[in-house]
Amino acid sequence: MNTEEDGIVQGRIEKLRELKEMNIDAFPYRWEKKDGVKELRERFGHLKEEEESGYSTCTAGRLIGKRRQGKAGFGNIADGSEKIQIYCRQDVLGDSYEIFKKADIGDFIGITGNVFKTKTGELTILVKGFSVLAKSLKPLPEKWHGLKDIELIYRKRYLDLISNGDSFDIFLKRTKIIKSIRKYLDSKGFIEVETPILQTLPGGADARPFVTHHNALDMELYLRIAPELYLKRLIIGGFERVYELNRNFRNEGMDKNHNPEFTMLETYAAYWDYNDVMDFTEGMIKTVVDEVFGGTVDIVRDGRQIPLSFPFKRISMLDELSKVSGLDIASMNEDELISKVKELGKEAPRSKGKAIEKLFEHYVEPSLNKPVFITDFPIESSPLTKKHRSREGVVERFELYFAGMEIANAYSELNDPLEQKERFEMQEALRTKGDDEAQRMDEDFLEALHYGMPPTGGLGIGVDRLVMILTNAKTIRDVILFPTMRKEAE
RNA sequence: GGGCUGUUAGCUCAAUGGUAGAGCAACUGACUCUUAAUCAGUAGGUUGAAGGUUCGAGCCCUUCACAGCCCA
Repeated sequence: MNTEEDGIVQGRIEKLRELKEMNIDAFPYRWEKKDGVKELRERFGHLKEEEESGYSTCTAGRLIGKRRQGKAGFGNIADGSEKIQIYCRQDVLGDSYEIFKKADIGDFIGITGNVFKTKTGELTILVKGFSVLAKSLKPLPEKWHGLKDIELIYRKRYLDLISNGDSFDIFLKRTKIIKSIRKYLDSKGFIEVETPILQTLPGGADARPFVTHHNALDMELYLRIAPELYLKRLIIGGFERVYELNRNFRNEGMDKNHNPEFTMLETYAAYWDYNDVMDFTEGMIKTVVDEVFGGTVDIVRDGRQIPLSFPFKRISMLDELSKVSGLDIASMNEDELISKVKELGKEAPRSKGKAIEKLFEHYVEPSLNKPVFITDFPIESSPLTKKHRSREGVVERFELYFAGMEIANAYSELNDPLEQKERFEMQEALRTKGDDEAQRMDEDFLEALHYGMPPTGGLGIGVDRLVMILTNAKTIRDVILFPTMRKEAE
């Protein structure tokens, strides 16, 4: 649509001209906003009907409703997800009443006036001064139904935030969750670091990377799929506890749980093993629930209530898979496991480890309701993880599941350089067999390991997914402000 | 990648193959405690795009674009 040809836009441009004739700047430079609407509500919510506070406020917000009645009128202004009523009277405002009459829904306005309650008990500001702070030229989405068009919600998030309070609150919660996580990490002595997003060799996860090109150096660079190998270099360098709240990029499919760019928290602590990391992860989530949600949060997934009780259950992947499927997984060889997956009508996995994970996804994941730590993954699909101290064929790794969704992934980090070399070689072999998600030999990281890395517990948490769980969002797009979209048609 | 569904006014939605409508928003007027204000009136459309079938297409067919859901 051509903005300039729209009738409503033309009408509002005409109003701009009229304001200019009245010597009014519809786009002034600043406004001294004394009170927020939230504070006004907290402070004067207790007033009785028709009671006046005697308090003179100065506030601002977007005009979202207007009900004129001749020589007086009501309106509502929105300040974040809070709103408050304003009452404008010609006998109070005098000439400024004309400005109120010309105001459109969507305009930013600044007002001064006295706080009181109407006879129907609505907290209201009797307006003494009315100023336009920014004229809105396009009409907002419909006031009652809000913005429903899912495509518009994602493409024009600002309209979603203006008209859908629930959405606004989810993103507010998201920042509070992240703030609470940082506070917890600080309290445990972690320091926040930044490592390269542009990497010469993508590592630390099984995923296809985005490839880009550096002109001056004339070389390929990859957007990171994980910061893991750099954070471990910092543990080698002597930082004992580090974390990075990082944006990762994976060139893969998109669905309810996947966006090509997503936010991950990775933490590494020297001298810890994965048992320590489980305690630490529980502590983090408990802190977030306490600080952001007042200690309890109702989690509902697919219509089911998910109880949140600490500590979380810890179950072994192979034990649980054998139990639920009735198969004796430990005694099955690679071919048997792979053909079992094929029997289920799924694509043939490329390794024993992947086969076990597929079977786990099929048999166990749907029944995982409560938060649970799944421990001890197959060695083939965990090349950066220490072998289990007492069990054959598995590594010291866990994933945290909420309602069947993977939230976190953590290891006792492999720190034996010679074994790490062998594991990379195993991955290279898988890559040669056509697994383009297999990890790559990283000689520079191997060299770093040769200098010695202390025993280390590492953790990755999918921040978007954690926010989804805690806010009952149905798709990852509801917790990412600007999710990846195909380019709009001309 | 496959299947299904959707795309109509700024927004939310209607419309047996037969003159594209409503509510909100907008515009004009009335109204000094309204709150989805009310009342009277006005205006607003290349029905996602391009073809096709038909006397006649928002509706049927084909292709394309974008989106959603399910499956892989």
